Amino acid sequence: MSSLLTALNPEQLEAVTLPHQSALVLAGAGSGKTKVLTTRIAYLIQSGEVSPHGILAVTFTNKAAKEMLTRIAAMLPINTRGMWIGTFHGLCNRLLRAHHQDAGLPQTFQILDSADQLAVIKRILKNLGADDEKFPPRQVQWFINNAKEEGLRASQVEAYDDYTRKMVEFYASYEHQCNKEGVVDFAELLLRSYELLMRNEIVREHYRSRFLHILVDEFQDTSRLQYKWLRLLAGPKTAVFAVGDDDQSIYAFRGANTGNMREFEQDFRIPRIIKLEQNYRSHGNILDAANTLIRNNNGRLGKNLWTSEGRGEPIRVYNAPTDFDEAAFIVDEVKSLRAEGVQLSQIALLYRSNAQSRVLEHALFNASLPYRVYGGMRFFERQEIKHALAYLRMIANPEDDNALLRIVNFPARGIGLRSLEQLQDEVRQQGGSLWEAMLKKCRGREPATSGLLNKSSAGVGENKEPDRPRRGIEGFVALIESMRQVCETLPLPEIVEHMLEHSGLIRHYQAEREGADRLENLNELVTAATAFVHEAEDDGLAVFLNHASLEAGEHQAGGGEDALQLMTVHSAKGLEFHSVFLSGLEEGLFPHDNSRNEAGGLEEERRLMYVAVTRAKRRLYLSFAQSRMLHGQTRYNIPTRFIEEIPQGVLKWLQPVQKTAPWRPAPLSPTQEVAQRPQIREMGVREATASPWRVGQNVVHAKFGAGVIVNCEGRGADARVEVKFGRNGSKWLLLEYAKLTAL
DNA sequence: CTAGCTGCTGTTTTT
DNA sequence: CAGCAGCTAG
Repeated sequence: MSSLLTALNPEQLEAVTLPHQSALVLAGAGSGKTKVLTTRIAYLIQSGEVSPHGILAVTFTNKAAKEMLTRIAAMLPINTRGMWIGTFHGLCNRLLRAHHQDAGLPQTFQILDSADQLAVIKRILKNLGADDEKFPPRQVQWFINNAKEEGLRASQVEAYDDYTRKMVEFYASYEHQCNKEGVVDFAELLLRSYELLMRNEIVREHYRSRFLHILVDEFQDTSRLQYKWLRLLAGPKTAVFAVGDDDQSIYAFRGANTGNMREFEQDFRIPRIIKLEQNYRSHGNILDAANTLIRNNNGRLGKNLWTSEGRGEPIRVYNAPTDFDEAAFIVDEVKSLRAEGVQLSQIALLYRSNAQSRVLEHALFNASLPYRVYGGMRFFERQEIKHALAYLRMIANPEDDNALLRIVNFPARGIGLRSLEQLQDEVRQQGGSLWEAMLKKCRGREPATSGLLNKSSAGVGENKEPDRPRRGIEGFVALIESMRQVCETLPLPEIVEHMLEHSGLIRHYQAEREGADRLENLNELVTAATAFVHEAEDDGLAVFLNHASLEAGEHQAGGGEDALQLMTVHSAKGLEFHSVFLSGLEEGLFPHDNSRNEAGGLEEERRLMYVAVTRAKRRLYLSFAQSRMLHGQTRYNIPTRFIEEIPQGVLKWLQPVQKTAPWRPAPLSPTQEVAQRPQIREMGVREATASPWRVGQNVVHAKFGAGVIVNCEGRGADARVEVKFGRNGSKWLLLEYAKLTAL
């Protein structure tokens, strides 16, 4: 027992050994938060306070859940399977699956990821003949998810205007469609299980008396609905142990509500917040930067990280002319770090948005540096995998219209829009699923078909000639029916193999020029299925499909090699690295332009920056580029304000700002310039080539601060430039009066 | 019905 | 610079 506790500092020890009561732990970055959580669980079990059965722990990512399980397993010789440890979504899934009848769901209900959800919505909008100018599918999706997050069903949303009424109509229709198909989206997982607990006293009391301890990781990221879910699940005898850090709340955009921490304090009568402020991760300079930066935010619970380590190295700042140069710089530095003996896997390249990884990847590839990109297009989100999963879904449940539509004509088998519209009309009039309509059609018109199909499906096991793909609706129906029949008795990996072979997916991608990667991914799917069978307790097809929706990002090929880690700042949360490169630190990118309009947007961006900075243990690089290719055109940006918010004493500018910068040729060609601002024509451009005031030039204005020239016009006394300032937007300035300084 | 083209648009972060 | 919707020629 004591061995568990020896390595803890006084605050950690207090948190871990707290008696049976609810508690709120404010745990700064790198303060041993996961250690406290896992040690607490181990301590509770080892002291006999509770059995593994009585513990529920909830995290935000699958990665974190896995990490927690691994650490607990290392501390205690127990079977972790009985413990409920997972993400909110994962646990809700588990709950709904166990009580699917009470929740009004089919046993094999499937989960829609956001792309699937969008597809369903698009379909519905089309069906209802909605004006997609006025009602973009994405907005409808947003509306629905928001309503669910508020705990509202379509019938409960109050609509006082036509627009909202229309939205509610779509929502109702969407609800209906999902129920019919037996599918649930992410928000539905939460809402459904919330409603289940709310309405079903027996279920609720069962879990309330079962879970004596509920532990919540990243509590600052819980949404309103998640919090209500927790409050419902916690019985009078349940101790809720919440660990969070308001400064690391970076998911407000999807409903996270820091206010939950305050509310929790009151609802659960927390006498005193335990603060963990000693940081075991980073050196002093890095912590200084983080502390000073985050002090610019208001309404914090308040916390200051400190370390017993020294100041360490300064934070390196690099000012690159272009994104391309920035990437080259990073590659050089990575190489010398490697030469110093730093493992590549201990180096992270972080960026604000996924699109930024391209330049970096390009440079790394050319330098033959192995790297691994997290996030972005995930394995289970790739189109070939989605196609394959759709076939599997049809095998599990052919009523799944969404899956059917995805693959009914992929690979192409001669089922066009016309026949599909016919079917959909039929469904609209007579109800039922597309699949049923198809069956009716085949059976009704050509009773002979089903006889034929039975014969051919009997021969499937023989693997004769790789059967020629049958075309038309009959062919499709025969294919799915034969797959369903054959797969009834097969183990999961063989189901996948059989499906890949007979669906024609393999054949299709073999014929495609760029299909090699896709084939490899499809093979990888078989591997994933095999791995799943070994790990999961229930290895049925339906459960595997759920796993695929919920853990879209977990499965990444090529994990073993020592490689650089590329990811967004969001996905870096909770991780740490010897060295961190933070690139693209430009106004507009980080803080992102879109956060300007949102309430609290800037503060969330700052917290994001805080998270990024605190990932570094020893060395931190901050870099920005004066010009960057984005969405197909060159953009000019000034450095992020966040760099100014860091004490300059801890920074070391690697390429000091040059007063006499060597002039680069203006990246905009005259034709582009004309296309953008036809009224100024050659004039501005010619002028620009002759004077130091040219597009892309960084300048400082006495009143408006730092900016960058984005346009030139006129000459002599009339010469004007358009300057984009970070905080004050863009302004046209007369060069004669505006005292600009070139940087 | 299919494939291939054009032209348009939308762009943050994720379970 | 995507990815996608819509159109057109086979």
